[in-house]
Amino acid sequence: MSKSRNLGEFEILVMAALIRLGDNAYGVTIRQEIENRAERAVTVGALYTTLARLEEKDFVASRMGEATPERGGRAKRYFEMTPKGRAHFERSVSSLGAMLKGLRPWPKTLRTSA
Amino acid sequence: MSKSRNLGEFEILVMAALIRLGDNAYGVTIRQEIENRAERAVTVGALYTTLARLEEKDFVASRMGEATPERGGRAKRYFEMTPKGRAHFERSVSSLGAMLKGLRPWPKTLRTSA
DNA sequence: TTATTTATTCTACAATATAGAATTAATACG
DNA sequence: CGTATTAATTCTATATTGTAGAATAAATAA
Repeated sequence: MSKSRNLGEFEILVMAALIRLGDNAYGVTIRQEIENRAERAVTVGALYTTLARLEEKDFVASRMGEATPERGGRAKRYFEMTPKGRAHFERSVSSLGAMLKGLRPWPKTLRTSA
Repeated sequence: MSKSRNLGEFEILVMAALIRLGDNAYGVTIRQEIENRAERAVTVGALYTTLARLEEKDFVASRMGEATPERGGRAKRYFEMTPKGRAHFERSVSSLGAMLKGLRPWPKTLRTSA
């Protein structure tokens, strides 16, 4: 049992993707979500390694998808955040938000909402 | 010359502190700014190590402060972001912002502005 | 049983994060 | 001058996170 630390930058992106994807979050969709939204390259190794570590820390949980996906290919492993994971996620995001709040000049894409 | 990667989570907090502090950014004030705003512990070693790495990457620049600080103690080393550092900072923050934008439920402290 | 498709797992190495003791440098004062 | 006090930085070591891409696995189709 390792000491609980803050989430890393990539871990935050992955956790955010889990929330966005809901019950459709598995390796391929998580990767697409981050590449498309964050406009940032994500290698498969980086993603699965990070997901495995988050699961070890009990920040996410996974379940294997149903068989017979109608078109070949290995079964999907779906991921979701645990309550513990969400608590850490919100703490990390709060810290970032507090430090970034009100900074100008600022890229428009950063503003989270009205 | 190492390959340019994304900023780490702590690096982002430090860079944000630099912007917030303007020309009064040095070790002690940077540390206070992060501890107070982000509500997150920061050890001196962690901070200076990170600042040194950011400087190696030419993301920040430093200069020694004037002598005679009127009340003893070693000279301060002031830090500021370089244009290169700012570009990387904005890219990292954009990625985070894009992934976090619109997520609910959300801690109130995250909303950056109106 | 072989090919095709889809997805995950494995292995290794690089960079960032973290801690706190040690050190340095300036002023104050007998 | 020499020593104490104060303020700040530097040093050293280890743990965790980030990154890559080849290898493997598992399902369907022919």
